[in-house]
Amino acid sequence: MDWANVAERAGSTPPLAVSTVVFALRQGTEDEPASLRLPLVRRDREPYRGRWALPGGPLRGDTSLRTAAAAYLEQTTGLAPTLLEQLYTFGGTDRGEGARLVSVVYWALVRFEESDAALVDDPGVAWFRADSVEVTGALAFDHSRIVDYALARLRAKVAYADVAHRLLGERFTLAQLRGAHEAVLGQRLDPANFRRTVKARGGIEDTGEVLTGVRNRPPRLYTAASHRDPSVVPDPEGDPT
Amino acid sequence: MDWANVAERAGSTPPLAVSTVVFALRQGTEDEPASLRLPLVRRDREPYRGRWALPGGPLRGDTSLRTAAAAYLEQTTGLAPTLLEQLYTFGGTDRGEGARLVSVVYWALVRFEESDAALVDDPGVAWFRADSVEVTGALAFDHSRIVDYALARLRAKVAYADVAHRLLGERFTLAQLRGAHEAVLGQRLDPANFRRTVKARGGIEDTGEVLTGVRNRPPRLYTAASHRDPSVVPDPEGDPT
DNA sequence: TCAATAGTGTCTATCAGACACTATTAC
DNA sequence: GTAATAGTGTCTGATAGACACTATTGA
Repeated sequence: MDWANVAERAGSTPPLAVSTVVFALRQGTEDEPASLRLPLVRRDREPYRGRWALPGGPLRGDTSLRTAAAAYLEQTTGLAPTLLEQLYTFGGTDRGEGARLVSVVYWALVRFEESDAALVDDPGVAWFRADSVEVTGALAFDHSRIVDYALARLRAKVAYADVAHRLLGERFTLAQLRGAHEAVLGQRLDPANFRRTVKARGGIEDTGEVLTGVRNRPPRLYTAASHRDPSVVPDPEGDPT
Repeated sequence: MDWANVAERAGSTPPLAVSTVVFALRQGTEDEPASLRLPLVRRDREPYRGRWALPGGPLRGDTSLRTAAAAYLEQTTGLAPTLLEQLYTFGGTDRGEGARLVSVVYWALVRFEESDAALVDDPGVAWFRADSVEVTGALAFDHSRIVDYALARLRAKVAYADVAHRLLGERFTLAQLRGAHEAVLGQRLDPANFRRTVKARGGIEDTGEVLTGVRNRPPRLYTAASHRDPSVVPDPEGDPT
């Protein structure tokens, strides 16, 4: 009701940070399927010194939330996100030791494999399986819970929106796209049914090319079609790409 | 990466405010159907003095975001929300005149009709149709866009989750529940199909009672069933009710 | 030839929309 | 009785899962 003088009270407002849950696809081997990974940063200060945490930091100056999230992401992984959406803002009073903090958290998808060279070489950064972050020892603050929530949201979204291709390169086979879905969902999908549903959704286009050099029938290569899905409510401050 | 000293930099972080888009159901008359309404507050300070704005204000001290949203809601409407979820955090650098501001916005459903007496008597508060806020003259800041986004999210959610009953009282008929859905969606629904789908979802329970005094066959009264829908990802900091 | 994956076709159960039909009240 | 809404039943078209089947490559 009375918030006109918000600016003057800046000092009385809790500090604000931006973090990002970054998902990437780790290529599968012959035996094990592809898996979803995420980068964490080792904290070198108190509180939670030495524990793994989400990449992020304070929101400075006059940068937008989204820009800040992308900047911290680039700093720690050297990658530009192919998808960056706001996840949730955590502002509880019991988020862990240390001062009161409000965190605006984003989630991102990046392309991993083809640009290993771009990854920063920093012993303070490591990649972990997204489906078992708690196994790696407790994360700093409430970050374990945040990762779980991000994964739940990603799993829900992958079921109705065309986002999985953003874990892959420009051109991809349907098997690769299915592998991405399987890695996100953590379960096998029927190849025939997957093909049918994903083609019916209209999110992919046949390039006419095929992938050669495999020891079986060469699969077709597809691209993501630029189409607006009316059933998806877009991120209001998201990049309109 | 380096966010350990967020607390010490508190002063460098933009101010933080909490606002809420509150939805209520305005009972329909014989001619026109029920409609979705929301309360707005007239600003009495610059910037945007005299314009209508969402109820809200700065986030003070050590209250959680959710608690702050509920408090501002109660101040302006005198009502307690039956549903309160986080909507989005707006932190762009071009949100309107005045200083830089980050707004964590919630959306809420309240019960309107039965407690008219509880509504605050303040000329600075008025209720508007949710589907045509822009008609009422431009709102302050980017609040028109926020209302549009909240309505889009509510419409999406009402299609797959049992939330519409939170606009009604403890007991309700299927026609009332359908009227709530129709008010949210802005379109008519087939009574027979609505009955079938909503009963199949399992979100309602037959109380065994009927509503008498109507000039037709008396309808049964239902209550919201307390059941967890596994297809809905819950608000991570939401009230576990 | 065989192994392996790509890709097609089909059956079935489920579900949403359309809509005809019956039931029960006030008047 | 009539008007009006409550509530049931049924048909149809779209869709997802299960799975049999054909196609095309490397070795």
